Amino acid sequence: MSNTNQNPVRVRFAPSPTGKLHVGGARTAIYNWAFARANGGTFILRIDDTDPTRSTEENTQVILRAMRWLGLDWDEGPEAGGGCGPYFQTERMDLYREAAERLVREDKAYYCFCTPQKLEEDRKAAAERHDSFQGYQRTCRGIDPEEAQRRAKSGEPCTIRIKVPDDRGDIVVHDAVHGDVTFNAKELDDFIIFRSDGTPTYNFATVVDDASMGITHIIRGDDHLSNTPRQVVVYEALGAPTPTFAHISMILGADGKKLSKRHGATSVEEYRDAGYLSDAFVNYLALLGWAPDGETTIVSRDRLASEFSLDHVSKNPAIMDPKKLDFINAEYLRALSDAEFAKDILIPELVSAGLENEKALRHDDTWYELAASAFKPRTTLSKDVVAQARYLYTDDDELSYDPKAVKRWLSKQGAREALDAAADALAKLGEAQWSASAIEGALDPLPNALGMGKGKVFQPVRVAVVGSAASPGIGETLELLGRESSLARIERAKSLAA
RNA sequence: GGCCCGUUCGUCUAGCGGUUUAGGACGCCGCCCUCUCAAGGCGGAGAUCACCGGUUCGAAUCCGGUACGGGCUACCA
Repeated sequence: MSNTNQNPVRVRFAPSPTGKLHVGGARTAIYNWAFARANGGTFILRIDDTDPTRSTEENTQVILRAMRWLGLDWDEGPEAGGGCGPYFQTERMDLYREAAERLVREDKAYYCFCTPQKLEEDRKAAAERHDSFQGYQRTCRGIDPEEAQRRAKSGEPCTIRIKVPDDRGDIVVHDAVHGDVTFNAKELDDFIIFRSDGTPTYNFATVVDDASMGITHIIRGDDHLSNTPRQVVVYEALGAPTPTFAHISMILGADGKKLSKRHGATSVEEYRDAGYLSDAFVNYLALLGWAPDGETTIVSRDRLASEFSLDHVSKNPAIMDPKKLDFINAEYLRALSDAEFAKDILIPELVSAGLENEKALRHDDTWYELAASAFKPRTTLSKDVVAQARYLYTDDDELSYDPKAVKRWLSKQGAREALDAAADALAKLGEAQWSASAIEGALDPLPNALGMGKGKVFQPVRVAVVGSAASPGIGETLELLGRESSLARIERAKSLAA
């Protein structure tokens, strides 16, 4: 759907700091950001912290950190400033109060003195008589404005309710992903816009902010779709133009239920900590509900920022598939050059695993790049390199052997012979000649010479040196380990060989 | 109860009335490569397009209903 607004695009992501940024919110943020970038618009971050009991400063910080990790830079908002601030709802209370009072003055809203008990009774009664309308009965709509004003001033507890115009008829929400969605205004009740404690409700504060910030497109979760006609009523009461909406579906867990802790990681930082790359994570989430075509699996941040559009956003809820996320992450890892992989992935992981000291690395760049090229195609998550590199950081006499590998390769007939021959051949290579290609050159003739299959020769050597039956090519595996350790380990393994 | 939304391979999706024997990706299976494990290459299985009716010469595509799932209906957001 095209932008029906003539104004420059302004979108916002407005999380409530009542918890961490979860994957659904992250995708909403990505879509807002991408839509702004693709349209040369402005991306605003606003913190909707009107619920004082659940909002925390810490959560706000977590959200900002997650946004930065995702690489979603905002043009206006906390720390960025901007002409429509402040960007925390708690700092905009005066605006809401003024707006609400103005609506009361203009007869578009009114004071309601009904107690929660009375409202509850009305609701029950409506349910019992199977009334199709079970909302507010508009009890206080008829109170004389002056009297209401007086009672409110005198301190009588009251809320402020919006007056849904009797003759409003159908409210059509223009939604970029769902098309036009029609609601009948008669089904809306005169909902509360201001609580008795003097704070605004969500449906009011949001609209006041979105209107005053000039938001042109509201991209948010589709749990808000049903609330949208209420918000339209507020826009109209305020005399503000209604923006275009885009309600995006939810992200669900593998069982098709709402994503929760049961499903494993739900917050952005859990994925960050698990070792996912920001680019890969954004790529995966972006394509979970948006498809530029039927083919694309890998989509860069730049492409998102130039091509994203609302008309390829899907309407149905998406189930999070960790396997595909893993695949995409591995793709991004493989796309790194050896030097980048060494510097950004390998070394930091080794450092955080305590195997290397970043101030005093044990090897030179060439070595790390060789390790990078060996491990890269075998790495799904960054931290996978640690397990692969472990044999390189173990003392020769402390290397532990996988019992299965020993049984399969070392205690077999001929293993001892293979180790002897390999040791002899390798010993002939000097320190200076110790390279993957030279090692392979030395080892290659052995199977023929011994009359054994290649596996029978190479696998015992591999197990002797690595401790397990899987590793990169034998040449690289040995080159990385170094001549001295390689020979020592082969020697040591002879005692295990048949 | 009322209102609203959704429903294409296990999963994410392409599809906007004929070019569809419904395409791609992940996952799964097989083969190739190969010293192992990956990566890579090639191939395969996998969807009566939720169901039922209608419109049409022709429907996954348009319309109606049903079922199932979800949301809203709060002095939560």
